[in-house]
Amino acid sequence: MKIATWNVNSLRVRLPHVLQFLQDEQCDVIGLQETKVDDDKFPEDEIRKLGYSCLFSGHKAYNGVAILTRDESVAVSDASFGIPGYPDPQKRLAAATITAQSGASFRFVCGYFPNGQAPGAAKYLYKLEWFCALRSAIEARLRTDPNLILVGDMNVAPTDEDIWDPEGWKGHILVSDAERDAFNSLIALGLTDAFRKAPVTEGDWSWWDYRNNALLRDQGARIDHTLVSDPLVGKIESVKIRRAYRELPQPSDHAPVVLELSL
DNA sequence: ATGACCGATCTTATCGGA
Repeated sequence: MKIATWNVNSLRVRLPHVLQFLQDEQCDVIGLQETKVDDDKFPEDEIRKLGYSCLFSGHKAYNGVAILTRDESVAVSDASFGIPGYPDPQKRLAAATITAQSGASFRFVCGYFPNGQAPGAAKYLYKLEWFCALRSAIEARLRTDPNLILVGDMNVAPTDEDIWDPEGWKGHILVSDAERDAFNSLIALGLTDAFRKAPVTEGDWSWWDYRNNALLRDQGARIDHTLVSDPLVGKIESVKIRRAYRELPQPSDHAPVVLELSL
């Protein structure tokens, strides 16, 4: 089972890259973030032609998430959007139950976590509140779906190992104590950062700023994550950050992250 | 650094991103 997460920063602009990714990687399930497209303009036809079904929840300009599933390898049921019990006009969460041909199934949750702007800002408080609401929802879901995979652009570099200049970034968004505490409160539900447990990994950072030649200087952060619940930890085979997609012309500022599980 | 780069819009300026 191959699962990917990718903040595409506008699906319409990045569609050629996404189609290339679908053909080259043959993932079974892909979570996309920052689609920035209204549902009635979602480029479903192009994606369907490659054998993928689409679930999406978006609006123009900001946010937006989608789940693409490979028709010949997985079945999809019980799709839902948004955090249960947390009304939010921003489209940041999509989920579905995925069943493999083997019969194995898991709840797949794709999130575009708030950026937060700066510690103390209103958007930062929203980020922490959003984390808290998500934690409650995941906690409840794990009771009925012990097999759960949460992926997405979480906008947190969990440790100093996950940012190119931890000293320079100290106190900044992505690395502040409150954000890391919020991330760890999710982990404490019984989730594991697959990148840190995988026997095989590729890459270090999943995001490089467009500015300042950050990619060339390899000034990045690992903020796009694949978290798996306890029963799935032993099935992690690899987590690979596909930097090559960040190196294409007119790229997203994020690279796709691919998790392989023996499912 | 009131900076950079990129995408989107109520587009030729501004906002949000991270």
